[in-house]
Parts: sequence; structure tokens; C-alpha cells
Amino acid sequence: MPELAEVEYFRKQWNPGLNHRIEEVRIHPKARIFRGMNTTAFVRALTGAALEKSEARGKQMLFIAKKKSAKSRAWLGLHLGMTGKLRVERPDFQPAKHDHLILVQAKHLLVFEDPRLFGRVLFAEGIEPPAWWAKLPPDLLSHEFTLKALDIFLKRRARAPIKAVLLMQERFPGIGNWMADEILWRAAIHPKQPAGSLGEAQTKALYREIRWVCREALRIIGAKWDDPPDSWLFNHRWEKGGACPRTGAKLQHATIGGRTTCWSPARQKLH
DNA sequence: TCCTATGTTGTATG
DNA sequence: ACATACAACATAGG
Repeated sequence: MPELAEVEYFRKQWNPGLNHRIEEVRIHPKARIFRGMNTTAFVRALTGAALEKSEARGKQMLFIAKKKSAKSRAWLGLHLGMTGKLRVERPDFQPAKHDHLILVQAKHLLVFEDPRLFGRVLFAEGIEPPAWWAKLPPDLLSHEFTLKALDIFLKRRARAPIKAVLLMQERFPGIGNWMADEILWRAAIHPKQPAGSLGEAQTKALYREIRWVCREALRIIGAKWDDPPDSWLFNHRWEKGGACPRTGAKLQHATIGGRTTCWSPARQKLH
């Protein structure tokens, strides 16, 4: 489910737990979301610590916790994979099958559920943010994501279809399958077009629509999970026999870059 | 039964 | 070393 805006929405679901102590940590230690980590140290570090703040960068989230009078902090990274969700429950809630991580507080349970287990938990202790957080690529709405940076990346991935390139988190953190399709539809670029073959005007349009879709998705979905208006491709891409909201022509589907892709052949032509 | 699903990663190949 | 493509991961629902 979660791309940029959905991740931001889920991050805020744990806001009721900020500035409150974690009394207990309940986990399914063998769940795949904990792969590669020391769950014993993880539970020990978080138990008794207070949640200070949280941040989201692309599809990654960071929760910071600190024990009273400790110098070092506990850095909890969460990735929601395909089906992860964060939610809050009352303290007497009985965990369900896919609730793999629960931070128990006096007034709330902070729950991470993930049926398909493609999500991931990261953890570190220390004074400085860990490398897996500090080294994330620049936000697409920051000044560091420039037209020039976009152009350089497209030319390095010259032969890959632009749809596949937009899914690369090292340059487009937070973009997922539906956002990539929405961006290409707005920029009138065919998803199969090789990234290195975009002309100057196309690259500019792509840059503009990347920023626009990120901003609007965060505003509409990230805040309250409202539905985008019907003028978006988003509302039509999964409809049976769906039509392009701008041309009225029938939408087309194919697997591109390993993912089901939707586009409007009337707007997005292969050059 | 078979196909699909808003994601990443390990591995093979060029 | 770098770029590209794709199976694999695990579960539920149509």
C-alpha cells in the first residue's frame, strides 16, 4: 500500500505515543520484518525509553526514543513494505495475527501490522543518527532534487524504461507504482520510453510533475487519507474499462519494469 | 485453481 | 564495476 504520502499518514498514526514512555515491547521475534537484527538488544533498548519524535523520508520512517538521563538514543527505523500499517489501539487490545511489533504505553498500544511481511524494522543505538538514516537520498521536494540531478540520473539509466527508473528509491525516494504512473500520465510520457531518450521539454515536464504529485499527494492523502479528485489517473487506473480523465480514451495496461502499469495511449505516445 | 496486489533484494547476465 | 531484468519473499482476496 504505502508510497510517500501513505507513509506520512501512517507515521502520524503513532503521534499519540510521542512524549510517552514505552513500558513494554511485544514482538514476534521470528517474523521476517526483523530479518538481520538482534531483537533482544532491540527490546532492551526500547523498553523504558520515551518516544521523542518521528520523521519520514520517502518510504522510510524513523522513531527516536531516549531513556531518562541517557546520552545515547534508540533509533527505530520502519519500512512498511507492501502491506504494512501503523495504528493505535487501547491498552486492553488483544493483538491479531499480523501485529508483529507493539510498543506498549500506559494509554496506548502502538501497533505495526504487516500480513505479507515485506516490511522491515531497523534499529541502532547511539548519539548520532545511524548511517541507514543519514545516508538516505534527498527528498523530492527539497532544493537538493534539481532538474540537473534528474537529467544526470536519466542519462545514466539511459536504456531502462522511464517507468522502471522512477521506481528507483536511490533517486526518487517515496515514488511507488501508482505515483510513477500518475507522474508519467501528467507529463504525457509513455512508460516504456527509454530514460535516456527524453528530450529537454520532456525532462522539464517530468521534473515539474514529480514535484506536483509529491506535494499534492502529501496534502490530500498524507494529511487525512482523503481521496484524490477524479481528475487524477489514480481514481481510474484500477477501474474495469477505465477511461483517461483528460481524453476520455480507454486506458491501457501492461507489465513494465516488473509492475502493472497503466497509461493513456491518447496522451502518452512512444517516440 | 490461478491470478492479482501502492515493495525490495539477491542473483544472473550483458 | 555498472546497468538491466527477473524470481523470490508471504499472505489474502477476487
